[in-house]
Amino acid sequence: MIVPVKWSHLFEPELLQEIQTYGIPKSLKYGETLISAGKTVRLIPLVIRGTLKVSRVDESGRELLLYYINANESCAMTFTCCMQIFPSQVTTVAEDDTDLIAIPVDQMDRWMAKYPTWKSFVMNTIRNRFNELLQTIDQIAFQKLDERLVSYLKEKANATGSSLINLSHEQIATEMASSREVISRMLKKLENDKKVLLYRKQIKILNEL
DNA sequence: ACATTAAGTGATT
DNA sequence: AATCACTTAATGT
Repeated sequence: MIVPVKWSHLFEPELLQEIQTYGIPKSLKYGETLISAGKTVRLIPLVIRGTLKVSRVDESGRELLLYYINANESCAMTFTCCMQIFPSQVTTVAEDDTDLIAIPVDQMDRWMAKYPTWKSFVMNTIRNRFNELLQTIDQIAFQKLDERLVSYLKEKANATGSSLINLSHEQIATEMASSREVISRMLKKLENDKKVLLYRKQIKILNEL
């Protein structure tokens, strides 16, 4: 298994060695589920390549996007749940083809005490996620849906590095916990304002957005 | 050509 | 802003 060179700046050599020996390499294809809500988590994902999407899902299957986990990041939710073997409150799905190293809980428990770099890595990812979550709460509480949609589109374009977004109105609606018709209408309005171009399962973002 | 799925629309709450 | 019922348009077989 190959631990990315980048990580040598993050962790000390002995810890890198331990990651090598205890970590379980895993690859997910686009759309595959890593953890679904209600399941107990025993592994911590360290993402090497790709993106994981973390979202809340309620009983009836409605969804709300919480945040993404990118390369060289890990999952804050997992830390908090798995330390005491609590069931996951979120679902995480591969947003791209993704490679990761899964760390067994008992190892990571031990590392917390042994390696300062590990501890601060964990603390940092929790802090970062917490801040991101506050942002999305702000959005939901204080922004109107049309403003949220615009930020959503911008974020998507940013994440993919392309102004062409390959999503159906339906997919957008479920990620934003809204309904397809509402999203369609708002997109239509954006198109009339020359902010986007609409195609089937594709949205082109124009500079004016 | 036909069936299926995505998107558009008006009315109702 | 959500839901329903329906239409229209694009895409797959």
